[in-house]
Amino acid sequence: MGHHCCSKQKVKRGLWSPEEDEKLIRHITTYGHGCWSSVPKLAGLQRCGKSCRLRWINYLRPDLKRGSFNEQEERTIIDVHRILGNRWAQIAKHLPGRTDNEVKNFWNSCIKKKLIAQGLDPNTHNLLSSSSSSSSSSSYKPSYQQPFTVDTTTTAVVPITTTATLHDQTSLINTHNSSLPILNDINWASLEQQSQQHNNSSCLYNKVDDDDDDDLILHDQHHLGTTFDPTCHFDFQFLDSAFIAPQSFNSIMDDPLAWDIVN
DNA sequence: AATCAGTGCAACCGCTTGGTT
DNA sequence: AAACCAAGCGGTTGCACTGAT
Repeated sequence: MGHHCCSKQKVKRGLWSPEEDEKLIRHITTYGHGCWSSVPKLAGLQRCGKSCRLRWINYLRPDLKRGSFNEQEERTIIDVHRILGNRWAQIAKHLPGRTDNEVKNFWNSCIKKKLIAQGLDPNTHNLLSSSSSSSSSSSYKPSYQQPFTVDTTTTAVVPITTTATLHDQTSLINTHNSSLPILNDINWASLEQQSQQHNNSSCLYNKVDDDDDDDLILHDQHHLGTTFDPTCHFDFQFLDSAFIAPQSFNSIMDDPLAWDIVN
């Protein structure tokens, strides 16, 4: 059973030979890939277009960073995974030069085991059980101990080294965009209450950090998400598309009734 | 030296999404 | 609105490699 895209012709499968790689590189660097289904024929390869695309994206692209993941990359994967789950392509966007396949393999072969060894559920990132968690020698600390921001417009991951208050953290954000609103007047108790009354949209309500209260994760339908702690202690912020635009933030703040409490 | 089990990674498969006709 | 197609995505598989026996 072959791909629908290549069922008519005989195609080679399995590992790519250096000669095939060479042909694909030469073709794409000269002409670009254009329509992938036409690449094999034009490049003189007996592969299907899908296979060529995968080979180029995951292995031959010149901007790929090869080699093992460093500690910062590992931390980023864990932190973003905690918010997004198994959305490998989205996670990989925060790791320049890494592919979704690479991130997925690294997660399945390495990170998952580390988390389990620490007594953490790799799916939920919560403790597997309160009693059996053995102290681990790993250096990884959950992100609430080292907050960061992710700005996908620059694919930069910006560590925040202080445990600033919401007001302080907002000041930090405002250094990126001076028109952003100051947030220290937010009535978190009121937001929480309103959120709990309306189960019709896309707000997640999760525990994020390790103190006694709960944290609020807000998501709009464009995947813009921010996480706040109701005590106004800012812990984590993740943005899928850009830094918070003032209008986006205001629309969330102005319309908490559109939120949904998932958990 | 041979065999076996475990591991990591490249590649495949099937499904979804988005664009076009 | 429906059909078709290409691209993208995540789960899974297969195989090469390595270390233990």
